[in-house]
Amino acid sequence: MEVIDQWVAEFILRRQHNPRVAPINLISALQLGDSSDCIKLKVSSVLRDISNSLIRGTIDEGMLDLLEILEKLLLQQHSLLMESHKSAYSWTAAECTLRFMWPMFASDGLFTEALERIWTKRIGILKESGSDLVTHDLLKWETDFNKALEEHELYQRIRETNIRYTAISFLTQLLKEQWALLGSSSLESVAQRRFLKRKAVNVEGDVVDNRGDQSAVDESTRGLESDTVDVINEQRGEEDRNGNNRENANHGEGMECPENDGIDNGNAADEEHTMGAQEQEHEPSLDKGDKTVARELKDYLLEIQRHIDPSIRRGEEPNTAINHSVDVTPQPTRVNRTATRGQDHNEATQQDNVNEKGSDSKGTWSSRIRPRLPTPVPLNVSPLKKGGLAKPHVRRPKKFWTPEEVEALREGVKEYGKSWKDIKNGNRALFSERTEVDLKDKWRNLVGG
DNA sequence: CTAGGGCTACAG
DNA sequence: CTGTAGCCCTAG
Repeated sequence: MEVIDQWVAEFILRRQHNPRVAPINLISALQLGDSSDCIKLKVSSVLRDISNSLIRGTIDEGMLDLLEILEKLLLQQHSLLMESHKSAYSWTAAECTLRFMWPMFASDGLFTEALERIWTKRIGILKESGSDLVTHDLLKWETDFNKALEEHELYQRIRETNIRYTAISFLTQLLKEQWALLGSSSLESVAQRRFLKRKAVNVEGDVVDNRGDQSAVDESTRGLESDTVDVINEQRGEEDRNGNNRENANHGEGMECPENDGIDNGNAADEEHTMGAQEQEHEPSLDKGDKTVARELKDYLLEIQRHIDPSIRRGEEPNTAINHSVDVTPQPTRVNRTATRGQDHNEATQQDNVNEKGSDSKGTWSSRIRPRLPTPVPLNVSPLKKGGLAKPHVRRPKKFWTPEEVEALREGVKEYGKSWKDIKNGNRALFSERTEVDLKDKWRNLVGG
């Protein structure tokens, strides 16, 4: 596949609003091969589809298809399946079934057909293939649903459960993590690289060598980060004004485009260090094309910037938000976010009211627990502990993550999942100065959570 | 050991 | 003042 095709496809896929192109269609039209780049593209397209679905508020069996496809792709990449992926699958499957439970009695509607179609057939196939998507949780759902056929009471309880919310949470989580793994797009990398080069030239007399003058490179990339990122943000700002419901995306949690927020901001930029630094050294092949594309990209972004009220930045946001918007879409992440900050009750309960009253948040039936929903009260160590023996405790000096480390971390997560210990052991040399906790912390801000 | 909240330094 | 990155602390 031509490089330029790939860039264009990637651009379209990563772009936030593109109502015209269904990613899956785009991908099949392009006839991608199985090279790692192509797989990445395919993954992007699936993620984009999932994201689009969420924006529309659609959680249907198409979503199950997407999750299954994603699993296959990840398998080709030899990546570990994320927990969020598995959970998203089982809760989505449950949600798909739930939607056929609107009649009061199991026998009245299409519930039995749905059971047959989703659980017996679809998931039956998964079982046969030994898919990792078949989890304990999933099986538990299966038995619950089957039991519900007989036991009216169980049927009622499931019927009134807010499965959708959990499904959305997991799907959002999955998107975040996967976008984080993908890192930044080629175009962005090119822009970064170009910027680096220019910076390097400007610096002239000074050392330009990457290794020798770490700070110079850091500086330039940093400048670039804010540069590009701001522009992107503002671009989004504009789209908002044009009548879209964004808003929550500002926080990096809107499901509509995790890659632009949580990731492209902090981490993509971060990773761009990688590409920038590495590719700068060796790879003149694309140079000419690079320059053209990079220039156009930059011009485009500047153009947008010019149209935009400088006051619109990512910092200020929520006010106009929630009003319309599709379905439940925006809420879950907000809840998560606030929950993690310790005060969540309003949000959480409000959420529950959204599409049902009876929701069984205690998970009394079948011990399934809603993930991190109503985070209990925070609180806290006794003040004694703290005040008592103020041992200053020397902090380790702050050490910024190098692009190599970030890349290695990404790879590590791909390979081992969130086993920070394994990841560290997998690359002792590189991570010699990092603890497992460091890895975990870094990943946390990579995914923007 | 991991997850998640908190703290500190720093940049805008 | 706010957001971010890195590091610390603690519960489970």
